[in-house]
Amino acid sequence: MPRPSTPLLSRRRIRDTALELVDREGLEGLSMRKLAAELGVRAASLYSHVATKEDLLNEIANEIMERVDVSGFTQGWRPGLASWARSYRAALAEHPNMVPLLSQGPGRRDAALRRADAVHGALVGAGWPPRYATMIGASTKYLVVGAAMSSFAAGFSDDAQLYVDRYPHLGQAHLLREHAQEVDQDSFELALSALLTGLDTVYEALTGQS
Amino acid sequence: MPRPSTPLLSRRRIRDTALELVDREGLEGLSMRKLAAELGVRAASLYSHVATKEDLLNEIANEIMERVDVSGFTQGWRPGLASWARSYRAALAEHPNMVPLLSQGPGRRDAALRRADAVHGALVGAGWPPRYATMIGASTKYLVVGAAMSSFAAGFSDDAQLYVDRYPHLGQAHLLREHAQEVDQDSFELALSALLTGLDTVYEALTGQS
DNA sequence: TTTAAAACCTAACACCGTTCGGTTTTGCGC
DNA sequence: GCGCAAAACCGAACGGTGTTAGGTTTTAAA
Repeated sequence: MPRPSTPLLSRRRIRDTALELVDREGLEGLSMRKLAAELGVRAASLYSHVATKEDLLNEIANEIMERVDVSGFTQGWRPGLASWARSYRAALAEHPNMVPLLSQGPGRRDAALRRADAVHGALVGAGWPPRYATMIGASTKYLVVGAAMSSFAAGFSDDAQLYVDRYPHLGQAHLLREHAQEVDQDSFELALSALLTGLDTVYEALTGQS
Repeated sequence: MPRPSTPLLSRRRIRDTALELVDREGLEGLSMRKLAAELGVRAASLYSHVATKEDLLNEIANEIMERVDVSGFTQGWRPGLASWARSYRAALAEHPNMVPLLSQGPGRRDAALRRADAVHGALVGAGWPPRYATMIGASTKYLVVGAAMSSFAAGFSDDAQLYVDRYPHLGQAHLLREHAQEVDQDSFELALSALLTGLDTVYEALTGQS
C-alpha cells in the first residue's frame, strides 16, 4: 500500500492511541508494532510522524502536564500550593501507568518547566525568599510524585490473607485493597495539610507575620 | 563447555554483578546477555540460578530495602520517623537507577513489608490511632519516594543556558546542576521537618498532650 | 508538467527474555 | 567403587522489540 489519498496517521492520532494503549495495557504493553496495528498500519509508517518511541512518550508526558493547574496562587501561597498539589495529583492519577515517566524530573518537558517557574514566581511574590520558593516547590512535588508512585492501591497484592498471616500490625481492614484508594486519598491530604501547617510556622519565623 | 569443576555462578554473584551493572549503566543497560558476559558465561546459564529477570530484580530490590533502619523509634515517634525517613532516602540514593523499581509499592517484597509493619507498630505504640499510623507511614514514604524519583539532580539537563533563557524565575544559580544535590538535600529536610511539625499539632489535637 | 516531498510499504538488522535439548561433572545411595 | 539423578554449563532457536533502508505511489508546489 503506497501513499493513501487522505493520510491515515497524524501526530495527534498516534499520541492519543498510544496513551489509550498505555492506559489499557501498561507501559510495557506499548510497542510500536502494537500501536501501528491499533492504527491500521505497519510499524515503519509511524516513523514518518515520530522520531522515536521515547520522543513519542515524552510528548505524551508533556501533554499530561499541561493539565496541571497553577492558577490557584491568586488566593495566596497556601491555597495556591494546595490546589496545585491536588491538580497535579489528579493529573497523575488519570494515567497511573505513565507515572514513572512523568515523575522523573522536569527534564526538557516544557509544560513541567513552565509550571515550576510559575510556582516559584508566585511563592516569591508572596514573600518567600527565592531559595525557599525552590525548596517548597520541590517539597510539594515530592509529596505528589511519591503519592502517585507508591500508592497503596498499586502496591499491595490482592491476596489479603498473605498479609494478615505474616504482618500482625498490617492485617487491618483499612489496609486491604478495597480501602486502599481511600487510604491513599486520606494520607495525601494529611501529608499536605501537615506540610502546609509546618510551612506556616516557617513563614511566620521568616517574615514575622502570618 | 559442560559443567565445570567449581561452579562459576551463584545467586550471590549474579545479584551483585547485576546491581553493579544497573548502577553503572542504568536499568535499561541490564540485559541477561550482558550480565552473563560480565560473569564470563552465556545467558542461558543464568536460568539455572534465577527464574526470570524480573525475579532477579525483585531480589535485588529486597536486599536494598534490608538496609533501611527502623530502629530509631525507641527515641519516640518523632525522631523515629525522622531517622527512618533519612535512612530510607539514603538507601534509595545509593542506587538511583533502582528507584523506579523500589518505589512501586511494597508488593511482595518481604523487607519492605516488615519495615512498614514495624513503623506502624511503633506509631500505634506511641499513641497514634491505627488509622493515623497507616496514613503517617504512607505520608513519610511519599516524601522519601518523591524525593528520590523527582530529584533535581537527575531532573535537569546539564545545559544551564537552556533554562536561563526561557524561564525567568528558574534561572537562578541555586537551581543549576552544580547546586542541585544541595537543593535536593535541603528541600527534603525542609519538607520532613515541616511534615513533622504539622503532625505534632495533629498529635496534640488528638491526644491533648505534647 | 515536471519534480520533490510525503506517506505508506516490505524486509531486514541487531537486540531482547526465555526455553529446549545436549554434554559433562558432581555427589549421593548402595 | 558403581550407577545414576541432578546440577551447571552450552548452542541454537523462538517470538518479540526499536529502528532503518529502500521501494512505490500520491500529493502539492514550481
